[in-house]
Amino acid sequence: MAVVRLARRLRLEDTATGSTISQLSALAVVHRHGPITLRDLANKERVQPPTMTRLVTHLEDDGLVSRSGHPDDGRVVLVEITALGRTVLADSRQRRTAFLVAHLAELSNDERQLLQRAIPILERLAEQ
Amino acid sequence: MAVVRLARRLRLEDTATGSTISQLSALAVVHRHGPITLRDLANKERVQPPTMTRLVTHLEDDGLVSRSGHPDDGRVVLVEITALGRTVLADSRQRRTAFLVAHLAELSNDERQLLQRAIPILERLAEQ
DNA sequence: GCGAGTAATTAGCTATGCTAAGGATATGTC
DNA sequence: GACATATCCTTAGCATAGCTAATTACTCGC
Repeated sequence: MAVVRLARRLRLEDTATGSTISQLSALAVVHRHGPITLRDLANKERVQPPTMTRLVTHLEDDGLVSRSGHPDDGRVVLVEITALGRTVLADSRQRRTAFLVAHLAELSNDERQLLQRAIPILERLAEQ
Repeated sequence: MAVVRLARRLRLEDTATGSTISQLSALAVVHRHGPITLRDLANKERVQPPTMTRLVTHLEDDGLVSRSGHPDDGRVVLVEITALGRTVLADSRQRRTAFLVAHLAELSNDERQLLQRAIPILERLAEQ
């Protein structure tokens, strides 16, 4: 089951940033979405709220996001990316891109084009 | 990062078999390869030997594989799939196929063909 | 027979996922 | 206005999966 091995490889690939792949994935959502409640973040990441609480705690400890209260609703926590968070995310993206470039070089042009068209389809399958 | 969410979904998808996705992935290698040493299995799964020791222990506890000594080398452990292991693996494969079929139905013919050609390329990228 | 090397295991750590339960705040009904 | 209900987040506790370091058992070469 190639997906399992791919996930393992990605996990390793990101130790350089000091954050885990789960944390970076959540961070990427916060970045793309802007300030977001913990629950919405958990839903987008397909994870239960307690899991997201802990991920966000780690990210906050590392200074990559900040928590703030919702102005109108005292129950809600809003998660926001920090400047450092943006830097780390860009770093990690660069590292992953480098990894991909190195391995994509071994493919033919046709194969690369085929992959490029396949990726959005795979994403649709994975997300819904 | 869609891969992370896909991995999470797969993890859940297999609770029905009673084994985890890591265990099933190892089981699939044992099935395909035949009797295999623990070290070779760890290498194929891109995991350190202690991790594989534990995975195999779980599989053995569940009766899906058996451990036996190597005839010529007393240090080596050979892992072999059992009849029950074969059944469980087939079950899990069927379940995953059903999941894919359900979701692939939402794609067009062109998209499905494209995916079919992309998958071996992705596997090459993931494995080496 | 002894030292070096190799295979597997054990021990101990961190992280991720889950469910169950609790505290704080909102909301709705009387 | 007060109380029941619902919602959001967190805490607590559990299992699994990764890792490294250290241990045990065996093989091989000299």
